[in-house]
Amino acid sequence: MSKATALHHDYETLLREAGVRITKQRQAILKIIADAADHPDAMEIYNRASALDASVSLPTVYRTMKTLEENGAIRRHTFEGGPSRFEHADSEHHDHLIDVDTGSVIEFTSPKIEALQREIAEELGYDIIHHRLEIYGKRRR
Amino acid sequence: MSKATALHHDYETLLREAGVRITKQRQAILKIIADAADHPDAMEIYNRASALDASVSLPTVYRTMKTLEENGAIRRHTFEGGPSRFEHADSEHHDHLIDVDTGSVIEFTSPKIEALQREIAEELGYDIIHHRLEIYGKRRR
DNA sequence: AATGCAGTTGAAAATCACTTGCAATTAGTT
DNA sequence: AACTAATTGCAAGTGATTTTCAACTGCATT
Ligand SMILES: [Mn+2]
Ligand SMILES: [Mn+2]
Ligand SMILES: [Zn+2]
Ligand SMILES: [Zn+2]
Repeated sequence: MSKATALHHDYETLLREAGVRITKQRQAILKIIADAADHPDAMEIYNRASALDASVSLPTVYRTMKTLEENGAIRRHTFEGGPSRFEHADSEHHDHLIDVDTGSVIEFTSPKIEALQREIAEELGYDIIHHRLEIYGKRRR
Repeated sequence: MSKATALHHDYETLLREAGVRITKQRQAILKIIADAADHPDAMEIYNRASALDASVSLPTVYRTMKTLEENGAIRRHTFEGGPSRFEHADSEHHDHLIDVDTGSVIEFTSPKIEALQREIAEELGYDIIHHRLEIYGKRRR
């Protein structure tokens, strides 16, 4: 059993049930998103989706990502310096380490850090809505 | 002895020694930065500096912030959704909690979280260049 | 299967936060 | 005071993303 393999990702049904119409452009974009195992940006999604359906436009990619985000299907990340990058929202929460030389993104989780954040927010009198932890590093050699 | 009071902040000397010319526009901007106890963005710095010297322009604010950043005098933060915000670089490292309702920024430090990040990077075979930890929260009521 | 229409589309223009080109100005050395 | 490279404001340019708008199309309803 592969832990990395994400399940169904039936974004089409999810959106349909949210009253969103499934156009052929959206079908192409949704397929790309469902199959993505990385953190592509809008232009990358546009390029991949264009191969499936040449009628997809960049504004529609942005609109679809926003719709998916509003419906909790995907998460948006804005790593330093670059455009927004997207990933499935149904994966377990994790944070990211970005290789500043290659730009590659490595995921990690730390229950301890998560707990410490809750303690800090608690002490300050806050409830955490969400947080962002990004480590920028260079591969050790 | 107030711990919050930051010291000298002689950005003028710092820049002068870096071979940067001190114009009257820069003097105004540097005074604003030196006196700032918050995390103002470029427009806010422009507004404050304009009150001291009406000849300050927004491009010069941006250029000066970039120069200060390149000389390690200030740090730039890009909190979710907003423009870059700046703060002194000579303060001890800390992370931020942003009140999503008011936009106010609260600073905090967690030696434990810092240590855990080093452990994580270590395990992944990376040296940390820098990191970003932002907690977005709502005041508990 | 045809109709109706609100939701959706692509293309072009707009926006936002910066950044840059350039001619005029000026800080700081000589 | 003269010199000259750094700096300035303004206008134009960028890059990512959003919006406008007229044409098109899902899809619920006949
Ligand atoms: Mn991820
Ligand atoms: Mn701070
Ligand atoms: Zn986390
Ligand atoms: Zn930190």
